[in-house]
Amino acid sequence: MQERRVQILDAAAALIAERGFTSTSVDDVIRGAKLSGKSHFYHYFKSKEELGYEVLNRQFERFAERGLAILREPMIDPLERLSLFIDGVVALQAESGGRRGSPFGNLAAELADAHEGFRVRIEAVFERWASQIGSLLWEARPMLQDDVDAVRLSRFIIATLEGAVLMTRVKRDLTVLEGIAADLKRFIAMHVRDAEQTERRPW
Amino acid sequence: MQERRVQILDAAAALIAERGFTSTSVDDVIRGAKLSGKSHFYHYFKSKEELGYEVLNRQFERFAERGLAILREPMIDPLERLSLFIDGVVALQAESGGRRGSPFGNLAAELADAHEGFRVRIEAVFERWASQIGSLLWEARPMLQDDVDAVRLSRFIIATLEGAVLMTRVKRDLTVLEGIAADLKRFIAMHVRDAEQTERRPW
DNA sequence: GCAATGTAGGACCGTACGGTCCAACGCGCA
DNA sequence: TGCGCGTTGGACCGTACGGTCCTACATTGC
Repeated sequence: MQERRVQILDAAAALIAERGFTSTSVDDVIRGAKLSGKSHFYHYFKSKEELGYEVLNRQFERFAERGLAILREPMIDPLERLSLFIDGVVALQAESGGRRGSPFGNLAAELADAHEGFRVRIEAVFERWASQIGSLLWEARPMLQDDVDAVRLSRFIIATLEGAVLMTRVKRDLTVLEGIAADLKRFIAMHVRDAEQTERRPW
Repeated sequence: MQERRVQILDAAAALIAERGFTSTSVDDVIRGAKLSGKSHFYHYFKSKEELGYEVLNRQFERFAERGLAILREPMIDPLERLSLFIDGVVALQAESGGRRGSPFGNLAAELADAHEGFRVRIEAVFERWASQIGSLLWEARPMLQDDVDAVRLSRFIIATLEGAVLMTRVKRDLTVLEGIAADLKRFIAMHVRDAEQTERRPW
């Protein structure tokens, strides 16, 4: 019953990550999920659009579990967690050999202008992501300079990571992402107190 | 003669920037360029794909003239030029009200995985862009710290800008881009000699 | 005057898309 | 045995796509 839904969602997620939403046809999903026919698919989802929304939600939940979770580890120093999180993004990208980009960034670029329904949902995803980093930064504020704007820094981190993943995908070269991730850490380090000392230390 | 080609290319560029390459049909382009019929279009371009390649090239040439040109102004201090360039990217994005993203980033996200022909051309675009910034950085090396890696810093700048434009498009909020652009300048300032003094100065 | 070239208009083709409809099947339940 | 119902297979629909082909007309240069 629900099993089949999950099967469809997984197949769709893989296809959408690979070729985008528009270029993934319902028939492709049906083949990928080994369904019998179209009515079988439409028995579980009322439209392709709705499938896309659910896939996006599931992708974020997976990302929240696998990537974002480290941000909340209570036993690790907050800034250390942030560094580990960035490493995690690099590792996640390495899994696909630098080919697949961020599922959110991909959908954003593809559909932000064309499809308002997706746009608001993707916006919500980035919002939740940013608020996770934001609250970590808030937690780390004793270690940060007084004038650090947590919201703004969160956005910078996300934008840079998304951009880096995109560049990596275009160049098919993971070292691009690794370099940018390292620089991003240095930028974050720039915001901790006593920047003169910590700036160049590999925290 | 060539006039019509230009007409078609302009119409196609506008449509592709707005809805992406895949979602722009040849018929849309024909309507946009006010052509009589399909054969008229195929008289000038042998395929939609080839049209896409030419549009991409033209977009980069326009960007080289309007955006990248400032990087080569000989009468301005190199780092000042870089700052002006970043302002230019923000201004360019402001023209479309933060809606349209980077034409390269959009195509990259849409086609990098699916279409190798586009991927290599987009890669070349970013390569040329990066080399422009790289040579500016090389020119500015007396003012920079010794260990600055020009190639790497160029990539960071481009990735961050592309990511910022994408986020801006998703959020429909130009202030996102403005904030990230300002932070990016601070990151660059971090690489100039005597960073303690210049770091927080709005150069 | 004639040929070549660009402009125009439209019929047409095969394919693929998202989505609908319906007939047949399997299975628990009485 | 017969009934109800969720599941399955697939034919089908209207539309749109990229692309081809053919005809006709206007312009230009020889």
